[in-house]
Amino acid sequence: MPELPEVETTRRGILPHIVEQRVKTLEVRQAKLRWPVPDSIHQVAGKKLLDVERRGKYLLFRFRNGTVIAHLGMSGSMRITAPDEPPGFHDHVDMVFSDGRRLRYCDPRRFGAWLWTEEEPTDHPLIASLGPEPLTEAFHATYLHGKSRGRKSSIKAFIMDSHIVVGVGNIYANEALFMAGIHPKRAAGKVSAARYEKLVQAIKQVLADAINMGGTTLRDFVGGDGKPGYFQQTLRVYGRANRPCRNCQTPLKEIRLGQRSTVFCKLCQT
DNA sequence: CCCTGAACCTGACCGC
DNA sequence: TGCGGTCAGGTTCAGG
Repeated sequence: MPELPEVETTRRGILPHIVEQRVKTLEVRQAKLRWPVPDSIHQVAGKKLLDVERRGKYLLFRFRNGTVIAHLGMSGSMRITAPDEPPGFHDHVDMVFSDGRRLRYCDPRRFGAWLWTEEEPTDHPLIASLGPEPLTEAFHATYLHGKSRGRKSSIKAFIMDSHIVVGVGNIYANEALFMAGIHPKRAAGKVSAARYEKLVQAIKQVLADAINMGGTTLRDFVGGDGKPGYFQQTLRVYGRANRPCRNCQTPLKEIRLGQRSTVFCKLCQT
């Protein structure tokens, strides 16, 4: 259920339980994920987990001589389980630590991934071509405006392209465009520098707020149900088709853009 | 290089 | 109750 805030929430939730712990084994009950889980991944056995990092929506489990690159896809989640808790039908992978605790990966749709690389993850093909992190200073209006020149695709598809900027999924693309007052179908190349300024601020704010909210649901994350945090926050447009715009009361419109549900206010967004 | 649509999968929900 | 269609938080890949 991951947008970037969920992935970051997951990272923060699992990290303190497993960092510095030694991996006993990796149990793969279902290897058919986005890509087949490679046999080489079993090299983690016996290694100490040094850190869990995040790049975009990828989670990077760092070991001395390699990295597990994991992705939650559309429906993936991770939690820490007790040694004796039996896996459910969609619990495809366990990273088992020497103290018996397990990092358990559940992913009904299997769009996620578990990969192993011995190169620096920044050099891995999936990671190397990614755009900047939205919550860093590397992501700013000048950058986005520059990248957009000459682009005819919609602004929504543009900001959801991980090669432009990582971590802006469908929900937050809708939200950020509403906050910035930009019509989702507008050509990316025709958005002014001033509006990119607003858009960048909106993206940063909506993601940062969601991470903070995720943090509140995170408190019982380990033992809890792993319910996504963003349904508990007040979304401005996503999931609110035909309901009144929070600015002007006009019923929000829903269209399909790149096979994705797109909700906006036809008066407030131009 | 840029853009669009298909593909990967399961489960929930809706209307008949 | 069952069946078919639609939709869901992502991302790569093929093809124009």
